[in-house]
Formats: sequence, structure tokens, C-alpha cells
Amino acid sequence: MTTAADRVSRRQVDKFEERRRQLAEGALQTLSERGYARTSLREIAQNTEFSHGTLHYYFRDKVELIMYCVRQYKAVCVQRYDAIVADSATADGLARGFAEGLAATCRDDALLHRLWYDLRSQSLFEESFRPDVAEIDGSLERMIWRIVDRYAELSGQEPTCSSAMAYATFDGLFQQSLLRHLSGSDLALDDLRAGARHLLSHVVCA
Amino acid sequence: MTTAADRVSRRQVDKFEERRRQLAEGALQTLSERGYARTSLREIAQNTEFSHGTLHYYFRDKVELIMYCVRQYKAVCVQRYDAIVADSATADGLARGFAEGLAATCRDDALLHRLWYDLRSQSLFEESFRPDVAEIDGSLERMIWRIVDRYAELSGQEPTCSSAMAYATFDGLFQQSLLRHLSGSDLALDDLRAGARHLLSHVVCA
DNA sequence: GGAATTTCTTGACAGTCGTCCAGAACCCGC
DNA sequence: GCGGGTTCTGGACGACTGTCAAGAAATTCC
Repeated sequence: MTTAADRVSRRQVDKFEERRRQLAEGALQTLSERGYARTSLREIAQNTEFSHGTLHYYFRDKVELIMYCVRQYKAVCVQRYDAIVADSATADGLARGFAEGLAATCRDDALLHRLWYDLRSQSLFEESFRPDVAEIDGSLERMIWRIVDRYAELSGQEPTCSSAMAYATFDGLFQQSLLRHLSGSDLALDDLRAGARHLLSHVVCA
Repeated sequence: MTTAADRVSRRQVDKFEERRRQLAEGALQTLSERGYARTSLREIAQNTEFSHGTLHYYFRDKVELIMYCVRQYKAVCVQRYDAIVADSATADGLARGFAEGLAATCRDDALLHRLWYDLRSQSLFEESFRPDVAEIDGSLERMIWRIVDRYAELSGQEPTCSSAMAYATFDGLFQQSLLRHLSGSDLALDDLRAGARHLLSHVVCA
């Protein structure tokens, strides 16, 4: 049964979680504009309607806030491509949809992914970042593998490499494209599209 | 002709440059251990035999020091693989040498390359970093391309992708391997070797 | 409406940061 | 060994950082 105290506590927990989510959303925005190293808690708070003290009411310290943000980022990031897998009936259609999806992500969410690469680099130095970063990396790898696997299936071929390999190469391609796109290159997105399709056709064989 | 003043001035310039190089070397060491965001000028100075004030005698500000370090890193980094190209007489020998070179770099210079990925991420936020980062990225791309091109030549095949594509994928592979290696994975180096050979055989065709 | 609890603000704290500068220490030609 | 230039030191400065706690404000409950 549910006591009155449980109901109260439950609602408080929900409100608490909701505010955490809301604060993390603002933080994610500020972080993606300024980068991890240059963003202070006061700056994050200024882009919300709360004071900097509030951040310490909802998060123990800066690391906990950052990691909460990263996990929130992941949720948005991964599922985008599963619709493409579900909607594509031919290998070529999947390839086209995937390439377009990557280009759209690079164009529309450039700042968020810039932050992702920043935080992944930080995790090379800050061990406390690694578990969450590894988890996101893993879910991205699985996402890429669903694409590759479905592409192989649709084209009646077999993947020629491991999922780790596939993820590493697609990630490298995306990262390089992001760098060029943010540097103002007009060709970056087209090259990303072409590169993705080329890569996809090379990770499978009959 | 060379005047006495010229000789004096010349020697001073040399000494000045030599000390800059020496300070940058120490800075590179400290930076690679702690990362860009966590390394202060005082900390850099403490790992040399000089005081923190000296850094500002030889470098205008922190950015100039960092960029000087990065350029020094580049010089060490690129040429390593050209010997492999020159020494390999067969396609398979080149592939083996290249794969072993990548694994050795990942093992021996992990911290330096961790710093490279850190600084490249920083360049996504700090525009003043971009020219130097882009230049290093370009020289790495050319280095990779010399490998691929020579491999195609030795195996009587043609490259199937652009040099930008080749660099992006090999870089992605290396970066992922570095992350796993630094996280303590024993398989990282072997996977890197295998991945590199696999990738190399797939960027060419008859 | 008043008491209790949650939520939020504000200011302070102890550090650290990059930068600057007055002057000490050193080097070198004369 | 003296003088002038180069090299280096170490302290000071103001700005900024993450963290904390005391209390104001808002909300909730009876």
C-alpha cells in the first residue's frame, strides 16, 4: 500500500528530479557554448533563473552536475538513428538516410557534439569521467552497429569488421567533419554524406 | 658581411630560442600528464628549474606557450612513420610495420597523444588554437596518405578513398584504441594492430 | 493563519589563476 | 673589475574558482 508519507515523499522526489533535469538542460546549453574548461558554476547559473547556490542544492559538486548533463545528452543523442533503421526498406535507402542523418546532426547539433568530444577528451585525464563516457561510447557503438547490421541484411551481405571497428571509423569521420564544419568549411557536410555512404558500403561484403 | 653586432645578436637569438625550446619541452611533459585545463603556468614552471616569472619572459602569454609546445610535438610526431614507408619492400611488410608503429606509438607515447586529442578538442572552442591544430592535422593526414599510397603501389592496387577519409578513419581507430589502452584494456593494442591492417587492406582495390 | 519544511539567495571563504614588475643575479666585452 | 645588458626571481595584484552556510522566501500541511 501507499501511505500518505510515501505520496508526499514521492512527489518531492519527482519535483527534485524535475528541477535537476531542468538545471542540467541549462547547464548543457552553457557548456556546449563555452566548453568544459571555461564554464564555471556561476556562469551556468546565470543562464538559468536561479542563483549559483541553487546548483549546490541540487548537485553535490561540479562533477556530479557535469555527469548528470552527459547522461542527459546521451538520451537525446542515440535514439535519433533507430527511426532511420526502422523506416528504411532498402540498403540504398538506409545508406542515404544514415548519411543524411549524420549530416543533419553535424549541422544542427554541432555545439552539443563539440561538447561531447571535449568531455571524452577530459575523461582521458579525469578518471571519474570514464564510466559514464564509456557507457555513452558503448551505446553509440551499438547504435552504429544496428545501422551496419541492418545494412548488411538489406543488401544480402555480411559485415567485414567488428562493431568496435565500425564505430571507431564512423566516429573518426564524424569528428573530422565536425571540425571542418565548425571551421566554416562549406564542403564538410557533403563530404560527410559521401564519406558515410562510402564507409558503409565497405564494412560489408558478399 | 657579418658584423660583430650581428654575431652577438645572432648568438643571443639562438640562446633565446634554445631556452624557449627547453621550457616548451618541460611544459609538454607537464601538460601531457595533467591536461590543458588542469595545468597552470606555475605548475609548468615547477617541473623546470626556473620560476613562473621566467615563462613570461620567454612567452607572451599562456596561449603562445601552448602553441609553441604543440608545434614542437608535431615535429616529433610525424616523421616516425616515414622510415617505415622507406624500409618496407612489400605491401604486407608495410602493413605489418605500420600496424606495429601505431601500436608502439599508442603504448609509448600515450600521454602525448592524449594531450593532442585534448588540444584538438580545445580548438573546437578556442579559435586561436585552430590554425596550428589544422596544420598538424594536415601533416598527419599527409603522413597517413604516404602510407596508403605506398601500400597501394606495393600491392599493385589503387586507393579507393580520399586522403581525408583515410586519415579520419585511422585517426578514429587510434583514438578509440588510446582510450581503451589508457583505461587498462589489454586487448587495445592487439585490436589496434589488427584494425590497422584490416583498414589498410580496405582503402585500396585492384 | 500559523508552523514546519523545502527551496533558494546572498555573501563569505580559502584557493588558484594569469599577468605584471621592481629589482636581484648573472654574463660578457672592455 | 667595472658597467651595461640579459636573464631570472619572487611577491603583489585583481579576477575568478568551487564550496559552504546562515538566513530569507516560498511552499506545504494541519
